Amino acid sequence: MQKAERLQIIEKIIAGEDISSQDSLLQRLKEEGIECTQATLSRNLRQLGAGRVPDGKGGLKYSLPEAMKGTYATIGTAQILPAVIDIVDAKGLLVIKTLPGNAGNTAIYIDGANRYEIAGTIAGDDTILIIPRDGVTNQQVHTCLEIILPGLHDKIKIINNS
Amino acid sequence: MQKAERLQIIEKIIAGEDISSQDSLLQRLKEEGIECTQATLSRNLRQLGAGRVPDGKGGLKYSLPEAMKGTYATIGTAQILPAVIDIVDAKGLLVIKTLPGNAGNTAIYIDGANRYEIAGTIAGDDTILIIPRDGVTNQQVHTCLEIILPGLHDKIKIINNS
DNA sequence: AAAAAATATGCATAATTTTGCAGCGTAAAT
DNA sequence: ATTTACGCTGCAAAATTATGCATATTTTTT
Repeated sequence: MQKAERLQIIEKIIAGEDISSQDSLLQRLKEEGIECTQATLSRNLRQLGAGRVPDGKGGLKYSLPEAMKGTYATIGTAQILPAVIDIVDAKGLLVIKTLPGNAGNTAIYIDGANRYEIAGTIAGDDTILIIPRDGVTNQQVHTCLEIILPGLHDKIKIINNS
Repeated sequence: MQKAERLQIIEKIIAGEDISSQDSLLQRLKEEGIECTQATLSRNLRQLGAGRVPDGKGGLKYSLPEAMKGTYATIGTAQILPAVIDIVDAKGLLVIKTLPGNAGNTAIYIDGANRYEIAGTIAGDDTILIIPRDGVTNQQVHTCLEIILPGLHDKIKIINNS
């Protein structure tokens, strides 16, 4: 199961480069050490919400939905980030501590990102439980959280039990 | 020359409906009285910047770039709209009068829409000259301006020489 | 007004993407 | 331990889109 990793790398590549076809993406992935077929890419790209759009130079390129490109990340981040106190890995799950009363909003925000890596969240008053999808490593969830809330890991101290 | 009209109708259709393929768009255009081939649609869609992206329901649909979808229209409209005083058709061109000092901003805003119908604009202090592309009717430019600045034509009185 | 140039379009075909299906591996249930 | 269920993947075919080329249409030049 390397799907989660593949999705993250695909996301990184098409966010940073102009990829004009699934075949060329296939090539780039090979350079990153990921192998799969073009058919799989077709399915993965749909899952990421990525589409093939004009690149403004007469050609085409793959592009992530606005929601994932930072527009999303910059809208509510300012209110969410300060409420997060710390993140603890526990039993393959992650527990996020927030300021009192902020767990709900923060969880909604995380849910809104619709990340593949996260199976679901449960929020109390100041605590959020993040349940990673099977086969997803904690490291991948951390990467994913950093994507949802840029600056998160720089700002807070991560207590790691593992 | 019905390209300008076709582009506008394509834009209207894919903005309002979920169109999943060029063939079905071809069909819808026929219903609107426009005939062309799939090859032409492929080229026109690229010109509009429209791409085929996941629709969130497991399927695909054509989608306009953010800049054209109203996100754009709603961001700066509030500041631009009030500055427009009137619009006059003259010699196949359009002249927009604004409050003193506002022509520049308004023109930049209009240019930013990158509309096919508009070849270019020239702005003074309180006057903007809009030069329609050849083959585009004044009516089409008005439609286009209404798309860029929703509410424009409701708000101001249009003085029409034609 | 005729010729030349530029733009737009259709046709046929190439290129690319999507999908049905079968096989695999993992996890849950019996 | 065997069976059942479920998600992921590759393969090959089907569907869809992009493009080269020739032609038609419009615009500009002469």
